[in-house]
Amino acid sequence: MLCDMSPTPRWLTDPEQHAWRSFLQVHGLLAAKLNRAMQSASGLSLADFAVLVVLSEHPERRMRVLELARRLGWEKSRASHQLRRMGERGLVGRARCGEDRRGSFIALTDAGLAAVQAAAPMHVAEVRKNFFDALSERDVAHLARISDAAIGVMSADCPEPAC
Amino acid sequence: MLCDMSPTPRWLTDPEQHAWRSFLQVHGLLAAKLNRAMQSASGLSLADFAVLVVLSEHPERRMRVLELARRLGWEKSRASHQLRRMGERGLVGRARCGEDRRGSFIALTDAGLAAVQAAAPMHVAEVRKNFFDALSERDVAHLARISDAAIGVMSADCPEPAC
DNA sequence: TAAGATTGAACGCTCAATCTTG
DNA sequence: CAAGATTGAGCGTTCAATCTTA
Repeated sequence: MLCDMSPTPRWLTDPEQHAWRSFLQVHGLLAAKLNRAMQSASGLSLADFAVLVVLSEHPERRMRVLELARRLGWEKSRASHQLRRMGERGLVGRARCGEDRRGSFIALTDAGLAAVQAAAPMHVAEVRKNFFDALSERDVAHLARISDAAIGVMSADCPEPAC
Repeated sequence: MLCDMSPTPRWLTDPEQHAWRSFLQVHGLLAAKLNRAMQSASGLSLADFAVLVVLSEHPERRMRVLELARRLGWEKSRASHQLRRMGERGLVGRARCGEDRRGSFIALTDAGLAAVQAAAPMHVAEVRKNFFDALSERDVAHLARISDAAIGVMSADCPEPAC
């Protein structure tokens, strides 16, 4: 069945509504707290931080734009805008790609590495304080299972990465 | 203890990292899917829809700006910008508040009511398809418990609503 | 002065169009 | 034409400043 044509689909049950609204609220509160903390302590946005983390975890500390976008689940234009802004602040640099001249490499600069290293401990502490401190080990396992199940149906729905 | 001054806080364990990254990815994928579906099927953003739902659930279908912002967990300036844009499209209207002339009421228009009623079934169907269809009843209960626990620590941290 | 609300600037994200190379 | 990447317009969000009334 490709498409459910029923005019009035089942509404959410009360437990489902509760779970749904709380899930959205948790993400909203967390994102606001983490963004504020990151911005005021390090002058980085969460998007800046995410890019720096991915680059710093790469063995050569440099990647193609599209690979970076895939890892972050971003659209390529979002990545491009983000990287331009970060380039203007000296957090990343660029290099032509020898093999394929359509693309370019994004490289972590010394300033970018310093920024992510300075920001990481505070970020982890905030994630702990605002999230994991409230959760038991079993909660963490449940959350991972639930999240992976949802990612599973969404990815099955459309086979593109980051669709 | 007001503040942890330890220079190197505990990093996340592997299960915690997994749960954290999956949690962020689920929200990102869901938000992207739901936003696209809402936009293309109804011409509404998720923010438009959220406002319309809250207004349509109110007995008089009108509220003060600040009450609306509190319910959505939004800053008042965000609400103000959002409501101006929605007003320009005829989805909401305004009325002076008799008792307190500093504020104004936001009222759902007939067009706004029609829009939210048209959009709701598709939205619910998308939420089911991309999220609840992957979850068991116990998953839903776990998710609610986990989310509420996190909301609890974040709200305890700062007593303001939508801090 | 404080509370309710609006405004403008600056930044972030999405979409569609574009440019360059394969 | 397809793939890698950039650009510009338009909308969404935040922050700080402002305006009006209590």
